[in-house]
Amino acid sequence: MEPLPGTARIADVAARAGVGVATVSRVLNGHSGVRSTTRDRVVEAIEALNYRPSSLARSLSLQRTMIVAALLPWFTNPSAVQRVRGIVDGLSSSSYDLMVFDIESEDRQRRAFELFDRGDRADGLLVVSTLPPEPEVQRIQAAGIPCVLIDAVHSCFPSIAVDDVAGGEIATRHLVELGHRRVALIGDPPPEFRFDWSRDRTRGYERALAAAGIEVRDDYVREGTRLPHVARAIAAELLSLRERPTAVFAASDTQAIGVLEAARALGIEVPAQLSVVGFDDIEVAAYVGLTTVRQPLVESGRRGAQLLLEVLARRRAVEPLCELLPLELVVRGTTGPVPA
Amino acid sequence: MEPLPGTARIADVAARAGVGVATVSRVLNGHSGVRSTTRDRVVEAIEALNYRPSSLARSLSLQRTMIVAALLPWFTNPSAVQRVRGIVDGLSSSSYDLMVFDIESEDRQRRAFELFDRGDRADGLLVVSTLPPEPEVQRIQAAGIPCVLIDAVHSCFPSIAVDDVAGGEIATRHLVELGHRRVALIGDPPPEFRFDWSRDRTRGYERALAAAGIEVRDDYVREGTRLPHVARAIAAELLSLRERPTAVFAASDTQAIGVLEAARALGIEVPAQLSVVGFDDIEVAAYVGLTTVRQPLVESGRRGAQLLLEVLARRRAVEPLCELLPLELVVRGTTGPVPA
DNA sequence: CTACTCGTTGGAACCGGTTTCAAGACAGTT
DNA sequence: AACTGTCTTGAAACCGGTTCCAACGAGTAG
Repeated sequence: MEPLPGTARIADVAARAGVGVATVSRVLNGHSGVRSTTRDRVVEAIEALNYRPSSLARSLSLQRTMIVAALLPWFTNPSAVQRVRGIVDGLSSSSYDLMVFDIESEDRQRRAFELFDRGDRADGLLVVSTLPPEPEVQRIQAAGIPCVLIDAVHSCFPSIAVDDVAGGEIATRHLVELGHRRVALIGDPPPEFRFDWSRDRTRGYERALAAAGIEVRDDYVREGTRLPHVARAIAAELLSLRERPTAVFAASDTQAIGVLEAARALGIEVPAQLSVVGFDDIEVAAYVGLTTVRQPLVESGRRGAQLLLEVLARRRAVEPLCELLPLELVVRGTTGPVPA
Repeated sequence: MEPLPGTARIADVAARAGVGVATVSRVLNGHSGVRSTTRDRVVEAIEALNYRPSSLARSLSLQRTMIVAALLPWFTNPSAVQRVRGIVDGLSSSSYDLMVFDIESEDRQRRAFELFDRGDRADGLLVVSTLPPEPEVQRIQAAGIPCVLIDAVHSCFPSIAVDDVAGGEIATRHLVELGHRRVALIGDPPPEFRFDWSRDRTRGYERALAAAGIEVRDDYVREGTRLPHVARAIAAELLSLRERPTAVFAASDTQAIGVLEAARALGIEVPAQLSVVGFDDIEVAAYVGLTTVRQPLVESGRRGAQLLLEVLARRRAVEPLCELLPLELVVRGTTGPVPA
């Protein structure tokens, strides 16, 4: 009995064409050494059955998927989206397809590595803004899966990153040079499983203040997630202090925008009464005129993808280098001289 | 000889534990009916070898992946990102994982369906802002893969969409009611393979003009892709016409923003000299104060995901219904009365 | 006429899991 | 001691492809 169209297996095609499965496979993959009359019979059978090989079975047999997986926490974040855009661009000239996997929770992170750490669902891994748990690192290396880190650094893998300490310093120094001495900071909470760039930016902040002879005040250093309303609430607290800061360095643009919103709600004028610096230079930053430290988000994705393709091409492992991308202060309208 | 850690197969575990592969499989999947001393030996072997089952082989055997695939053209577009956000949210309570696949080119679209139309790489499909080619529709149905369309309508699948004709009408009527009679439109070019919502919004535009007794002028109706610079160039042309339009309806917010940029470059004041209405209400729209027709982007993703989960749960196919989400005019600062 | 080569071809092993099914071990009954 | 039922267990079939290798037929050289 013939199978339903669209459900045929290679054996069905072989049966209908009166040949063996090996021959069908040869035709499918364009191997030479098939008599043209035989090939025609096979092609006819394939079309009659509306047959398409199972890519899953094919991958299992070939031990190859022609897929690259990108693992990101909260991949709908503006900065993550930019990175993905770069990855898409970096892979576009290759014959690899990209599959994007969100790992917003610890549970999903576990699942993600369950799917990918054996290398059977993807030939290469791009891990963005996260560090793989140590057991996974070992498994990935044992299985020999090419893996590149973006916006995270690990001694076992090639990484694309920025110098977060320097970034925090650039932002803070800008404020100090404008005359600010009451400079607050809003950072991310210590991450459960993510790469701790926030700590480094905080260190840069501290270093810049130290260089200017300004003491770090505990009540000026706050932490909160990137969720808009959280950042807004924290900023509101900060701006309600008796001795209100005259400037805020937010460790990400999304948080900086929360600060701007809080300021507007409190009737505090920016930049006349309050200066705000962000980090990342996401698209919205230009629209709201946010002064920020630009990191090349798109470029980081593109470069990571390129690096991965190189590792995939020559099968020898590229040594675990760490490529730092340049940072740049972009001065827009949210920073100004300290109020008199 | 023992395999490298992280490369072990189930047979290796079985051999080390001195049991059969069936027993290892039972332990892995938590089946009852394994003597606890045996189970312990198996667990010990699994840990010693740092074993993890191949999810690919598992899927092949089980004919099930616990993965939902979302296929989107240009998934880094702001509106697409919002939809993905909704999808993530809609799936978060389930045990399905999401894999996102970009299909920006016709080639990638073909690849995408090659991977997914047999249902072996994913248990369910969310096709966003695209129509599957007709042969794929047949294959998907033959293979019985649950599939839900978002922002596209097809008689064979459940769909989540908006009434684009009504949307175009709402936007245009708003302009007409402000007194505008020279109303231009910037739409998308007829899509190669995408869902043609732009045509419907244009139809709504025409209908609203007709209702007001205004004739449609060919030179006021333009087409261009969503790329920022393309929209800007088209807008610049439009705003340089001898008889310049006093209002522009852009069929998407990204294009509307291009219009705003062109106007600023030409020194045309918005809304004093030019009114602009967009469509979608992406996040940036609020920041630039764009008047627009809001469609529930996040909600469309969430609802699509929910629908798909229902189809996946009770295996009977849900009838191909079309669920329309509500549209809403959001008046901000880019529209005003016609200049005297 | 035999032997050897070359071009085609299909059977079977393999990729790495799950599951059926029959059989072995063991305790409880009669 | 023989019989029955329950609990464990592993060999083998299966998921759907790819590919090694042996075999087969035709053509040609010796």
